[in-house]
Formats: sequence, C-alpha cells, structure tokens
Amino acid sequence: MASTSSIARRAGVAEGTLFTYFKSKEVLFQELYLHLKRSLAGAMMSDFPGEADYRQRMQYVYQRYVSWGLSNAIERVVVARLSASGQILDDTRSQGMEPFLAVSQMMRDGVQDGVLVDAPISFISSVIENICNTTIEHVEKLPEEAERHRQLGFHVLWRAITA
Amino acid sequence: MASTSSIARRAGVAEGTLFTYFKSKEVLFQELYLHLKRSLAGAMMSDFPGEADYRQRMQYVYQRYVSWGLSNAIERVVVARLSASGQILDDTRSQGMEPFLAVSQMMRDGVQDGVLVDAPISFISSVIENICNTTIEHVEKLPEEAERHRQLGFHVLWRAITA
Amino acid sequence: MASTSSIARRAGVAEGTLFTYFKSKEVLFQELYLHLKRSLAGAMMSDFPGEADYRQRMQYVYQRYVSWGLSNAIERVVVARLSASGQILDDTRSQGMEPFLAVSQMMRDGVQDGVLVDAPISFISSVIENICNTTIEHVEKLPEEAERHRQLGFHVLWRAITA
Amino acid sequence: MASTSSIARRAGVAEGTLFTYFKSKEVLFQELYLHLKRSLAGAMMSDFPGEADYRQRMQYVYQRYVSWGLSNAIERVVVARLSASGQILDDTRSQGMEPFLAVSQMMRDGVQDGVLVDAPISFISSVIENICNTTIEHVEKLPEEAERHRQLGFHVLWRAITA
DNA sequence: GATGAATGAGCTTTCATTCAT
DNA sequence: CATGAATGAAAGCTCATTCAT
Repeated sequence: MASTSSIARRAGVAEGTLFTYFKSKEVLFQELYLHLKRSLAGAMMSDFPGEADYRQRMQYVYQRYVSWGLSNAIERVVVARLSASGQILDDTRSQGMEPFLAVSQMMRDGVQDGVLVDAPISFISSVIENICNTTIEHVEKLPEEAERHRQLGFHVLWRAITA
Repeated sequence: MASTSSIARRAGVAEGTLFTYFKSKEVLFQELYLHLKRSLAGAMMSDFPGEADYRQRMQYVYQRYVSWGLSNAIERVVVARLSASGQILDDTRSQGMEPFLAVSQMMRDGVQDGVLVDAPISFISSVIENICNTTIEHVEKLPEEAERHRQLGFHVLWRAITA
Repeated sequence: MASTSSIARRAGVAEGTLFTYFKSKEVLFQELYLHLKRSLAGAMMSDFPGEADYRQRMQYVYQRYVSWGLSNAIERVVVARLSASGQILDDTRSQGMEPFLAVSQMMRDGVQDGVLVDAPISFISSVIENICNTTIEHVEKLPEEAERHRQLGFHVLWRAITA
Repeated sequence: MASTSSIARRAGVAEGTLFTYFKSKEVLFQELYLHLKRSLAGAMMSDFPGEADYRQRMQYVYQRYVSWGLSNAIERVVVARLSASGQILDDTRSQGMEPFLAVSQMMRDGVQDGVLVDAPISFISSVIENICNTTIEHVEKLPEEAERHRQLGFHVLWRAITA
C-alpha cells in the first residue's frame, strides 16, 4: 500500500506535515475517499437536468461519470482501490454516498414510476457504477473506440436497469 | 494488507513454512489468486450444459457463480481484494481467465448469433461478473430475500447483455 | 556476522536510524570500510616527510600504521574482518586504496631507484600491511615488549622489501 | 556467511544429514578448519627434508604451501575466511597449529642457531604465512608470471626472516 | 543412518508516527 | 505551522536445527 512518505512526496509536503492535517493514515484515507467521492459527485451533479426525463437524466449522470473517470484516471483507480481495500469505515462509506442523494432520489422515483426495474436502490447503483467503470476501462484501453464504447455502455446500462 | 504472519496463522502453519511453499509473498498471492479463480471456475463449469440454449447456459453459469460466492464468502472477498489490490501481475490475470474459456466461447457465439449484445467479450464478462457480485452482496446482506434477489440479478443480467 | 541491531546498539542509535543513513547493510559496510581506510590513511599520511630518504619515509609510514592500529584496536579488527569477509565490493576496495597513493608512488620510485625489491607494488604493499598487522598483534598480546617488537617489525619489514 | 543448506548441497548430502555428523554449525566450522589445516600440513610436511639446511627446508615448506594454495584455491580462501571470521575458537586455533610442530621446531632451532631473526616463533610464522598467501594471490592473478613470483616470494621471505 | 519438510527465532528492512527545531 | 531526522514496532524473509519418516 502507498506509504505515508510516498503520499507526502506526491502531495508536495514534508512527511511530518501530513500528520498536522490528519491524525493518522486511517483518517487520511477516509478523508481522501470522501474527497474523491465528492469530486466525482461534483462532476456528475453540476447542471444536473432535474427536469429532463429519466433516460436523459440517467444518460447525463452516466456521461459525466465516464468523463470524470477518463479525466481523473488515477483518482478513479485510487477510489476503487480504497473502496476494495477494507480500509474504508462503514461510516465513511455512508458519508460518501450523501452527495449522490439526488441520483438516489431519481432512481427511487424511477422505480416508483415503473420506469426502472423493481430492485433495491443499492442494487441499481452498483450496477450503474460497475458499468460506468467497465466502460471507462475499455475506453482507456482502446481510446480509438471511445465513442462506440460510451454508447455501448449506456445502451447496456439502460437495458440493465429499466423495467 | 494481510501480513505473512497472519496468513500463516490462518493457514495453521509456521511463518517460515509459507516460504518453503512460496518463494515470496508476491508469488503466494499470484498462486492464491489462481487457486481461487480455478475453484470458482470448477464450480461454474462442472456439468455445464453445453447443449442448452444461451439463456439456460447463462443462467447456469450465473447461478453457479452466485452459489459459489455465497458458500465461499471469504474466498470471494479475497479474490476481489486481490484483484483490486494492484498486486496481481498481468500474466497471472491472464492465466486466471483460462479456466473460463468455455464461457468466453459461449459469449463469442452468442454475439455472433445475434443473441448477445455486440460488445467485446471482456466487456460482457465484466458486466456479468459485477452483477453476480452485486447479487451475492445483496443476498448476503438480506438472506431472507435471497430467492427474489437471485431472480432479480439474472433478470438484470440477461437484459444487460442481450441484444 | 554483526547484526544490524547490534550495530545500531553500538552506534547508539535506533535500528531504523541506520537505514536513514545507509540504504542497506551492504552499503553500510562499504562506507564503513572506506571510512576506516581513510582514517588509517589520514593517520599515516599527515606530515608525511616527502623529502626524507626511503628508509625514513618507510619507517614513518610503518610507525604511523602501527600506532593507528594500537590506538584503534577495534577499528583495525573491523577492517580486517570486513576485508576478509567477501562483502567488500571490488570497487570499494579500489576506492580504499586511493588515499594511499603517495605511499604507492614512493614504492614505485623505490623500485625504480633500485632501493626496493623488484616486485609488483601490490606485492610490496601486502607484505608491508601484513608485517604491520603482525607487529600490532604482538604488541597487543605482549605490551611490555612493545618497543622491541616495533623495532623488530620494522627490521623485518625493511629487510623484506629492500633489494 | 555460508548457510547450512548451501554447505549440505555442496557436500552432496541432505540438510539434516550434516547434523548427524556435527552437533552444530559451530562445531562443523571448527572441524572444517582443522581438516583444512591438516590438509595443508599434510601437503607441507610429507617428505619434509629434515636433514637439509635451513634455507632448503624453509624453501621446501614455502613451495609446498604455495603449491597447496594454488591447487586448493577454494580451500585456502575458506581457511582464510574462517580464520578471520571470529568463529574459530582459541582452542581450535591451537589444535590447528599442532600438525606444524616440526616447522615450529625448525624455526626455534634457526633462531637459536642465529640463522633466523631473533623474533617470536609466532611472529616468524605469521610473516611466512602472509608472504605465502600474498605470493599465491599474485600467481593466481597473473599465472603467466607464476615462476617469477614464486621465486620473488621466497626471496622476500628469506630476507624477511633471516638474521 | 539419511532425509527434507517444518519450525520459530532472529535477521534485514520498511514505515507510521513523533518531536525538536 | 512546517519540517524531516529519529524512532521502534512490525513487516517479509532466512536459516540453523529438529524429527517423523
């Protein structure tokens, strides 16, 4: 795992300085996770077309997620790795979901309205997140197919989560 | 990350013993990854109904994956964590795919036959894997909804990957 | 061989501290060797009577070597042990000879002038070094015979290396 | 330092087998040291011309030492390394000298008779041993000068130790 | 007696954290 | 506050030794 000295180096501060901002490495990780989640949320939610139909809103969210992941490749890998590392506390994970409340709400409505599949929101969210990540990885590996894969990704996503 | 001493303890052997079997922790991880992948593949591929239609074959694979994940909770988390850890070498990852060749082939055929969505096999595989894992996690969290979620999972999966 | 923990203890620092100064134990050994060689060279070469005759210059070098070895007993044993340990890299060994260039030059001249035996400089150097060490060891074992043995040592040395 | 497993491998026996012959590695080293010393002594002392004059006897000893060292390069390095390693017990070192008693006696006589320099036997022995080793190393490095260096070695040796 | 897998103490090295500057 | 040298606990790994076969 990344050592504090490598983190400090990359952050351009002295090793000791990290600990004036974060009580411990564990805390640093929680805050980094939240920071990245908020960064993603910020990218996804700005100018969110609250009035558009479900498909358009979902596509907006999808495209913003993919764009963020492509422009923030390292950040995306870092969240993924942090998320899978077993180092993120449950509480942190919950907090990390908060900025996505508008999306959750949309999904809840979509289920209610019978547009989206009748599944738990957490289920639908996971599916979306995974398809977005899969798409990003494919675009990264084959940039010349970017547009095709982005369309494919949304096509699959929309089929997956609609009733 | 799991320390060699904790690994040894859990394996019920002395710390030094690990290194008579694996040259280094890195090698241990590669072999553990492969072992678990093969275990999953074994569970998925035994009695694979090669002659059934796509939907049935896919469902077979799906159900076996989910069952394996539920009966091997720790193993599943370990593969996931290993896989996301950045410790698995590309070569190992390739080897880990080999036992799933029959599934890959089925997907290739399905795409060819116009049954499955026209996407790269790696894309379809990822989607399947992710939906299986999402399903498993939901069943684990809410065992009383197991059956419903298993059906839901396959429903979403089939919609996601079909043309 | 001396463990890093024993080295750290003797140096009066924490074990980890060693590795802030030396990348590895191997590097530590190279630098220690060079340090000790330079210490010896410093003792031998300061106020070196460059103008005196061969015998006087050689005696100067001899006496300084022996004095250094007697006042730095541990250091002398350490260089000897390091040197024989197979841990000193060829490059390090070469560097260790540099501070003694003036002595080498004197020997080269002495051979040229027919004062010293017609032998490779490395041969003469080894003989000198060995006789010095033998003398030191005898003085250490029998301090009351110090003066006699020092004279004996030089007598033997001078006979050994002169034509 | 050489591990027991490497020693066993080189000896062509299983690792455990070493310990049926030697109680511990320390004991193994003492016995190896003695074995090598005896091998050298055997080479030096067989057909020792007890009746020849001092110079001839010394030359015999010298030539046999050098020849042994050249034919048993590894063994010579091993004794040297063992000897300098701090692992040879005083008692072992004493025992290692026993097979050379005839040489010691010759030196004692030589001193008595005024042929050899009036120095402790241990001093003379060290000088001889060191010059032999220096000679061997030079012959090894420059085999085409073997004969010249062997003669040179003895010339220096004889000058060094004679009165 | 010979074997080599298993052991755990001890090795070298890393690293999160502290603290004097 | 910011720094980075110093720390020592803990990591990964080695190896002398044991012992069931």
